[in-house]
Amino acid sequence: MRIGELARRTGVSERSLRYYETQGLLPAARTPGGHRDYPEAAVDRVIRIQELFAAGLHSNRIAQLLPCMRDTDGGPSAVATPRLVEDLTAERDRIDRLIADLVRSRDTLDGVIEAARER
Amino acid sequence: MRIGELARRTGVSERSLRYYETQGLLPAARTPGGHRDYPEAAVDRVIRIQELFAAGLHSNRIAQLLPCMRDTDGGPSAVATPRLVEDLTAERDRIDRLIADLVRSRDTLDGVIEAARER
DNA sequence: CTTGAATCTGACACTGATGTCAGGTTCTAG
DNA sequence: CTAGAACCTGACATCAGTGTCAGATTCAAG
Repeated sequence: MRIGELARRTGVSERSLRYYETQGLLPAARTPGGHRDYPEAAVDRVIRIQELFAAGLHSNRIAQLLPCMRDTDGGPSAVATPRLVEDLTAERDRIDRLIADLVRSRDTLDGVIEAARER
Repeated sequence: MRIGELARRTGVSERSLRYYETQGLLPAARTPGGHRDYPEAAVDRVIRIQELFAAGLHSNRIAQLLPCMRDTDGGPSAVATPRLVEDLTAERDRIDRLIADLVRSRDTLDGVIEAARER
């Protein structure tokens, strides 16, 4: 599929999809004329990438991580090096702390919303 | 207490504390010479502010929210306007979705880490 | 009083994903 | 063949919190 359709189906802008390619996150075949041509699996991959961005990972980290993930199409997945495992564990712990923060903030908001509703 | 101590006790840089003041998040009394003088409750407040920043709220939103929060010192808390409640509810829902994303990303990382550990 | 640590203001830089625009090329339906 | 939609590259802008530096002032201990 082409970039417009991929953008529509994922809700990610064409600009971002091109950026992902420059960062090595989303390789794209090319038509003879130079237009990007994505496989069906790109939809899932873009959604994964977006999730990881939302989790605060940077593109270079995602680029290291993606080859180690089992794709839905069941491609061969690499194994993380010890160094990468160490980094990913740190990310994991950071995300854990972030989730805890978010839950506290959500509770804070709920408290204020509820207090206003009771009036 | 002064800014250096507050920074040390909260882990937030002096630069950020001054920024919070300009944004109306953290009022500070002044010594005769112009140095900031914070009350003890500032420690908790800074931590709250950091949590809210981590949750993706912007400083203007936090500025609206803070007066409506019950402080630990039990000061009088304002009540959110309907417009603000609407905005905060949107923030709350966004945070909910973000938490779901984070959990998925954490699971992804755990999968890769575990796969490497099994080798 | 002196001295060194702490603080002040103001300004500029940075980050990194994304928005946007310009000017040109490719694709596809009629 | 042709018109219009879709796509290409490259460049510059944005956001908002934070880092950092310079030069001046204040504070506190000897």
